Amino acid sequence: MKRDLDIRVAIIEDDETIREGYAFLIGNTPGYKIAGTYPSCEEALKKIAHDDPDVLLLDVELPGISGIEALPKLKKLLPETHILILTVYEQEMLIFRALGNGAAGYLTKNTPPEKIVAAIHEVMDGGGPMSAHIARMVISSFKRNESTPLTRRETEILEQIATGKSRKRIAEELYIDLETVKSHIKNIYHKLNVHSKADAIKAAKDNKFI
Amino acid sequence: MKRDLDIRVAIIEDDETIREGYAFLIGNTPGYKIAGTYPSCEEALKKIAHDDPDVLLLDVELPGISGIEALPKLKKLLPETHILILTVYEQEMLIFRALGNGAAGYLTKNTPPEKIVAAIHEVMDGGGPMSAHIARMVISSFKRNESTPLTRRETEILEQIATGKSRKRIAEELYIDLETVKSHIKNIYHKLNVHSKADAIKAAKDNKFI
DNA sequence: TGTAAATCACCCATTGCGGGGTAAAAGAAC
DNA sequence: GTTCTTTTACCCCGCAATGGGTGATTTACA
Repeated sequence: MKRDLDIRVAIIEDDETIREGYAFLIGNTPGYKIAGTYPSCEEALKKIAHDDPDVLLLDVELPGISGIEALPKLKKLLPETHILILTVYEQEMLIFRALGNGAAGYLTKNTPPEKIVAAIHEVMDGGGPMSAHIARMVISSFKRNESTPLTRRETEILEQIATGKSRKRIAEELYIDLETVKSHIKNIYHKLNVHSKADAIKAAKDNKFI
Repeated sequence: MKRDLDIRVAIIEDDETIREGYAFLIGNTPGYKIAGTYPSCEEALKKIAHDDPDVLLLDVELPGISGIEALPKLKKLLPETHILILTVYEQEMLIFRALGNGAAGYLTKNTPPEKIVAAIHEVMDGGGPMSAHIARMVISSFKRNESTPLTRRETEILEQIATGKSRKRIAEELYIDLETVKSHIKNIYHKLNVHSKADAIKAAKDNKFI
């Protein structure tokens, strides 16, 4: 083994007080060491590949390139590094964009220091640390709407339509007649008050019917 | 206020030792009380509405009706109850089906007792408790594949196709010519080695290109 | 014994889809 | 400053899919 066993942590955060606070906290915790701290993504992109952290704490609201925008570039520079988002923002859009771009966890800034250290350990251990409220939002995004107006079969067919399959193919795969599929689709359109595939899919997704 | 402030917890679990173990643990923790314990979903569906728990610990592998199958019915009986899945299984399919059916959290059975109690508190507090490995899988499900063969525009157009929109409508919304959209689609099909909308969408979703 | 769900039928006109080839213009990278 | 990629646009062709109208039968559940 070429290097010691400490977990190497880097921080990108524009507020110096916060940045140095975290660095002090983590640097003084046994088993952890600071690999680098940067006030901006521009700075980080220049030096971070050399500093080679195991875990990166990333703020999303930064001057210049935002943390979210920099995520793909950082992931490319550091494919093995676990990136933890650390922010005050809890908008769905930001969360899902961050997770879609490779973030391994999402913490809000009111997280107590010991939980941040625990989250770093957790992500190294194959976990996906999230603040409570974030986790709830993530879980909610999976939840279907139980009061759908669509029947079982209608829901099933609309799901198939949403995969891009033609009515003919859907009929074959469900072992029913093409005319039956057409009937179901007409009923779906009436119930959702739409007149096209695209509008039906949108209405159903917006309402979590599919 | 009609009832005391203790958090009312119910448990559905077929193994008596485990069930009584959890009940003992939770019942003896200040602030918590056991509202009911049931060895099967059939039993629970009969009595649980009367017991009216705040949180329900639900096993997925049960004799008779499985926990997952019973989820929609339980949710209907107890719309306000937070349901926590407690299981040894970590298959993606089970996890996403449970969350889609209204589970508010997902714990594995190797979770230490004090963490189970913490999870009950967390879910009452608006959180979404998950075991570390589960959380990682949930987060991974959002992650895009960064090594896509598709260009930015191609990805954008394939996403639009996946919403069910016609080529004409896509062209209008992106302010480009219909012929341009057709060109992009041809390129997408070549790159993904497919010959239809449905196959392109499937290939792209399977590989997390969209 | 009704009511809802799922099934199948035949009508119509319009639009969309997949595949062939070609190529100019704008950006990014070296 | 030239090369490579990306994005844009145009022509051809024929088959398949879509949206909508109306009506009828069977199955299942309460």
